[in-house]
Amino acid sequence: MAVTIRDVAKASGVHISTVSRTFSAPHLVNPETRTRVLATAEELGYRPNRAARALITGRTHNIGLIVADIANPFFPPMIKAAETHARRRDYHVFVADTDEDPVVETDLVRALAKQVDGILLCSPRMSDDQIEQLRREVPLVVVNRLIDGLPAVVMDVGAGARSAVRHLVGLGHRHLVYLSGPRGSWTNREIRRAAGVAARAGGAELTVLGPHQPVSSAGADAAEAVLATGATAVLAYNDLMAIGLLQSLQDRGVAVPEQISVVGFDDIATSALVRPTLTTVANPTAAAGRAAVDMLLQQGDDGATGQVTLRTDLVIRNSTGPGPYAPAGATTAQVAAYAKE
Amino acid sequence: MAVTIRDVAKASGVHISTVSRTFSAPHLVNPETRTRVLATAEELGYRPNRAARALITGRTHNIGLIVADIANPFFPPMIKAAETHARRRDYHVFVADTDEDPVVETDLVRALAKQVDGILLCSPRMSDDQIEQLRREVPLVVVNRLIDGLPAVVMDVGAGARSAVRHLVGLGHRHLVYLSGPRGSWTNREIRRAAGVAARAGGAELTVLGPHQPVSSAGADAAEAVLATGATAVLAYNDLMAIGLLQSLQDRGVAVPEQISVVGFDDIATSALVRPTLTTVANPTAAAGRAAVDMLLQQGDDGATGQVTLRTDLVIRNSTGPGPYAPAGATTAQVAAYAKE
DNA sequence: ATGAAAGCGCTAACAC
DNA sequence: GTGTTAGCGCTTTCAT
Repeated sequence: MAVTIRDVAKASGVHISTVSRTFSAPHLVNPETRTRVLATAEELGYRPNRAARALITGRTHNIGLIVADIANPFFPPMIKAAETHARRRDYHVFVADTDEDPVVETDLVRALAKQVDGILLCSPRMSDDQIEQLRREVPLVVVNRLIDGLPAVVMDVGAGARSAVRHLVGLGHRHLVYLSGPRGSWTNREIRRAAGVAARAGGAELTVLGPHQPVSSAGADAAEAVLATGATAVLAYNDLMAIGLLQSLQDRGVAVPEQISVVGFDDIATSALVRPTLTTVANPTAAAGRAAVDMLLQQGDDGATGQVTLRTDLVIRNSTGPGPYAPAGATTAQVAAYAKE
Repeated sequence: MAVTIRDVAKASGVHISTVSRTFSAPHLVNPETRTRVLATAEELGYRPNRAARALITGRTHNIGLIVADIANPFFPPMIKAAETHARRRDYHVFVADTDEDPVVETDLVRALAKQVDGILLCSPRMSDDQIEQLRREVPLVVVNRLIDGLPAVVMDVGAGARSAVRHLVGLGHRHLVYLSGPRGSWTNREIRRAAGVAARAGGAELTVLGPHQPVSSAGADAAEAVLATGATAVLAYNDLMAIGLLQSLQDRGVAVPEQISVVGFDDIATSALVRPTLTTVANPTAAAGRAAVDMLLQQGDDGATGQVTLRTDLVIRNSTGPGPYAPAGATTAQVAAYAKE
C-alpha cells in the first residue's frame, strides 16, 4: 500500500495529527518539528490523500468541466486554459463530453457532483429549468449561456454579430444569410437575433437557414441552399461551418469573396490556415475558461453569482469583399473601420 | 449536507450495511428490501460517494489522462474517445496538459496518483527512466511511445513513414526533406528512422531539418530552409507543420504539388479543409484512446503488460504529385498502389 | 506545541 | 438476509 500519514508519523516520532498540521496548518507546528516531518515525508515519498481529506473537509479540490464536444476545435483552447488555471490553484479537473446530448449533461453533473467542488457547464444544451435544478445540487458556472440568477461567463456574441453584419453592409451587401447552429444553443439565438436587428438597421435582408450541426460538413451541405437564396454574403454560426461552406463554394466555382463573402465565428486555428483566410468574430475562449474557473472557486467564499461578458473582436481577413452595393472604389480596409463604430 | 447512506438507512428502516449492499452487492440482499431501499434512495436523491468508497476499496473509478497539449488538434479526438469509453465503463477522467514540459509530466503523475486507478500518459516527453520510476507508483499505460516492459499503445508510424516515402519515390521524387518534430518525441524518432531507411531503399536522398515545435508556424518558418535544400518533396512530423509549410510555400509562389509535394502525419480534421487537401498518414487516435483505456482497466485484473500497435494509413489527397523522375505519364492515382505494397 | 479521540461516508469481515 | 463492528486516511475539536 501507499505511504500514509501514519507512516510519516511513526518515522518522524510524532503523532499523526502533527503530521496533518504540518501540511494543512504549518504555522501551528514548531518550526523544528515541521522541518523534520517534512524531511521524512519527502524521504518516504508521502503525498496527502486528497480524497480522504475531502471526506472530512468537504472540499475535494477537484472541479468538473463538461463540454458539448471535446473534438470541436472551439473547446480545446478553453479546456486547456481552464485546466492550467485550475491546476495553478491546486485544483484537478475532470473533463467530460456530452456529445451535444442534454440527457447526458444532466447525468454527468449528478455523477460528478460528489467528487468536485463545482462544475463548469460549457455551452449546455439542456433547458434553463434543468440547469437551475442542478444548481441546487452542486455549485455551477455556466459558460456560453446566460440564465437569470446563475453565475455565467459569456462572450459578447451579439456585439460580434453586429460588427460582422455592419462589416458586410459596409462592404455593399444587402442580402445576407445566417447559417444557424444547433438547436438549444444560446449563442445561436443571440447571434441570430443581433444579426437580424443589425441587418434591418443597415437596410439589408437576412435569410436564416438551419438549424445545423456545428460541423464543417453541415456548412458544405448548405452551399446549395445558400446559393438558392441569391444572397451575396453569409454569416455562419461557427468557423467550422463557414470553412465547410467556403470550400464547397469554391469547389463549385463560386469565388470567395468575389462572388460571395463568408464570415465565421470563433476564430479557431484553422481559420487562418485556409485560403482565403477566414474573416471571423474572435471569441476569447481561453480567457473565458480562466474566468469561469475563478468564478467557480470564488463562489465558495461569498455567495456572489456574477455574470461576466467578455468582448469579441471582428477579425477581418480575406473571405469578405465588396458586394453589389459597394461604394465606388471601396476596399475591405476602408470599411473595416466602419464595423468598429 | 448531501444525503448519505445513513439517511437512506433510516428512511427505509434498515441498517446502513444493507443499503451499502444494495448498491455494491445487490444479489446479497432480499429482493423486497432491495426494492424498498432503492425506492427511498431514489426519492432522497442518494448517490454513493465514490471517494469514500475508494478509501476502503482502494479503487477510485477514476483515471488520469495526461497529454502534451490539449490544444494540439491531434489530441482532442483521442481525449474524447478515451473519456467516452471510460465513462461507459463507469470511470471518470481527469485531464491534464503538460505544455510539452517533462517536469510538469512527472509532477502531474504524482499529484494525480492517489486519486486514480491508473494514468494514460500520452506522448510523454520525459525519459524512459523517469517513466519506469513512475510506473512503480501508479499503473500506467503509455500512448505513442514504446518502452520495454511498459504497457503501451502506439500507432505504426514507422510503417506510415515508409508508405509516405514510397509514395513520394514512386511519384518520381529523389530528394526528400523530413521536417522533424519536437525533441523527446518517440514518434519523431520512429518516423525519421523509417523514412531514412525507406528513402535509402528507394534510392532517394533524405535531408532532416529540425527539431521543431509541432505547430503550423514552425512549418511556415521552415519554408526557406526547405527551399534551400532543393528537395522536391517534404514529409512533416505532423499535419499542423505540413499545413503551415503548404500555405507558406504557396504564399511565396511555390506551387504545391506542382513544384513541391507535401505529406503530413495524423490526418487531423483541418487536413481535408485546406487547399490543396493534404496527403497524410492517418493515425487511429480515437481507437488508440479506447485501447489505452481498456489496457489500463485490465491491468488490475491480471498483471499483463501488453503492447498494442495500431495500423496507420496513407491518405492520398492533393498535396502530392509527380516529381522530376516521374515515369512518363504517371499520375498520382497510379503510384498510389505502389505505396500499399 | 503536541497528543488523544472522534468521525467524514462508506465497505467488509464476522456474527446471528 | 441483515445487523455489528472495525477501519480506510485524514482533519479537527479538545485536552494537556
